[in-house]
Amino acid sequence: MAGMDLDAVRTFVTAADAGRFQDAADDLSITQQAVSKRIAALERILGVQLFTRTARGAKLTIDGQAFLPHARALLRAEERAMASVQPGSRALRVDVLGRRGGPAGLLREFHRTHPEVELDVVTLFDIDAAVAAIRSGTIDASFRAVSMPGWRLPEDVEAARVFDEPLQLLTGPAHELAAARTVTLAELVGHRIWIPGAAPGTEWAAYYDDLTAAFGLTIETTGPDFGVEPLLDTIADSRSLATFVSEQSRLVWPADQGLRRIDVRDPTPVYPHSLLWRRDNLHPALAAFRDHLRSRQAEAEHPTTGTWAPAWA
Amino acid sequence: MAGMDLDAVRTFVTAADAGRFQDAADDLSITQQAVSKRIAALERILGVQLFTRTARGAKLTIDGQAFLPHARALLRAEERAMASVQPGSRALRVDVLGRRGGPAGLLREFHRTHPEVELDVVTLFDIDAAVAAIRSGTIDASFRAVSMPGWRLPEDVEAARVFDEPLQLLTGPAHELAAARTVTLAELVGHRIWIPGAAPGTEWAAYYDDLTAAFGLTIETTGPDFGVEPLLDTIADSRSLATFVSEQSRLVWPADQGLRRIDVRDPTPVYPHSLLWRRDNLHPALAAFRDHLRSRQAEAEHPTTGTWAPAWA
DNA sequence: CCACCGCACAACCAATCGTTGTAGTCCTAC
DNA sequence: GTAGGACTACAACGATTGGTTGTGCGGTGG
Repeated sequence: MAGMDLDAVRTFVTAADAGRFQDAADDLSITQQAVSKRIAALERILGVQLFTRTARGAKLTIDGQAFLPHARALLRAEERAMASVQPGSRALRVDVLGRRGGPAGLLREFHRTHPEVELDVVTLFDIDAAVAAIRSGTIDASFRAVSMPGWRLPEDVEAARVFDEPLQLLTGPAHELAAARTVTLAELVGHRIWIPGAAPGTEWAAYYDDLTAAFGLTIETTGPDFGVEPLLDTIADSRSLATFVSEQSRLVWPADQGLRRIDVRDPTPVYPHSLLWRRDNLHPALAAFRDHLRSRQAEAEHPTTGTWAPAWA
Repeated sequence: MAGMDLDAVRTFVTAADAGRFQDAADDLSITQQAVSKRIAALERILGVQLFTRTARGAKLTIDGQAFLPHARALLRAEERAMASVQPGSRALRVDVLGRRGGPAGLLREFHRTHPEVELDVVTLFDIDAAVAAIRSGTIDASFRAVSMPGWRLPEDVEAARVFDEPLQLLTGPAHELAAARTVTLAELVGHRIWIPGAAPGTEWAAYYDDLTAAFGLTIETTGPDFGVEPLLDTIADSRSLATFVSEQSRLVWPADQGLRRIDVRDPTPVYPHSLLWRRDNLHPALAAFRDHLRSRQAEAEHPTTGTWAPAWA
């Protein structure tokens, strides 16, 4: 429908720089006639004239001048897109679980303080997929809870605990605990807590299994994961169902749902995020990222008393 | 050479969102086989696999996840490029003389304080071309010195003096005046001042003609305009040749040329920039831009004593 | 185990793209 | 004024691309 041809855009930029179709044709190793055709096609698509053809070459029209920087931006975007999948000299590729949790916030923070570092964010299924991708070099780092009981990290992969993320309870307005400012884990015994999307076998599910066992909670991890919206809808309407969300998660929900975040105490369950990377990964941005995480951790000494994390963490 | 196809990129994004090639094909009104072909071609060009094909649809690979935001950025860039030449709902299009002078600085400043306003910057030949473009609606506003002697603005075009830009003298290290902190216009009598690029008939040339006549200077406007670099080279090597540059111009030159900027006094010649626009232009950004210029002018009361501008300004 | 669902491959056809050859236009020099 | 040079547009042809229909293959679920 739109169908702008990037080769035509490239030809346009080259011709604008050269000032003559023939020179642009030489640059691109095609004939002058092909340049003429490409630019004519681009003009037809855009519906405006880009060049005024004179006997001494081709000069940009006003529309051509206005289009030129956008054309350059388009080609730069193409460059970046190509580079994003080229092995070597590509952006730092980090695996995080979702875009709303604490680790994603750390990534955003790193991006703010180091805007020159190109970042690509991906999400893998579980820690096994993440470790495999790290070992193969497909990704450079991963935020994961490491590890499950009886799980061992391979020799060539290193891990550092970087962030303990407190969990809060999320309830609807009609829930028994909706009015509470804080609740204790003991008070949650017998309540139904729903964690969809924690597929069995993942480290995420292992975390909740451990939490369940340690405090006798009733956590339901069954049911297909239809995304976050239906989950919130269900929570909002339920008197008995609640869910855990991380303190830093930036969920957005309609104001009229009346959802409540409630702090959990004695202890506060925290999710133990570690950064995983391959020992011999020499990506320069990886070192900078680890430095950033270290310094951030040093300045924000979280209290570890009164919190709970799995024994295997 | 590179040759990424935007239709293929669009198909990739659609398929990634849909999760199934068939659904993407329906969205794009092509067949599933065409989607398969386009994505296979894109994967061949990029050299990586973007989807894992399963019996329940197509899921993004890690590379596909990394590529996806870049693909979206590419399509957005295409949108903006298309919009930049579409009449109606397009960016505010302003004509300024070059990217380094004071008016260009005003535009940058406006862009900083109003980042939501899309701006396109073009450069027209002279004030006649600018007025014609303003009347036809091809551009929305123009920074020009208005007007030359005996020149009258059309009824439907309005102008407001927005910025008087002081000129400085630029000399090489070997020039007689190189050591001076300031010079008077009277001291410049007899010196050769070179202003290439001020083509006869332009308001720029008229300004220098007036300056010449008023103070008996020897200004050379002859010679072809080879751009700014050869000019600077010539100035740097000359004992007798100098040129005028605007105070705010952001010329960059090699440090080893040793060029000097020297203030001019008694009086300081200023170039009288006006903003021109069509009275019935309703572009919302135009009003915002004029407001910005007005407020900026109010807060930065430049002294008008001791300066010189042409009588017709 | 079988039926179904979803993607890939093959063959065919149409449209596009790049090439060569040529015509038209503007500028300049004699 | 006219001839020549420089530059782009148009025409015709061949090669390549891209879309369609028809079919095959593999994983999934009952």
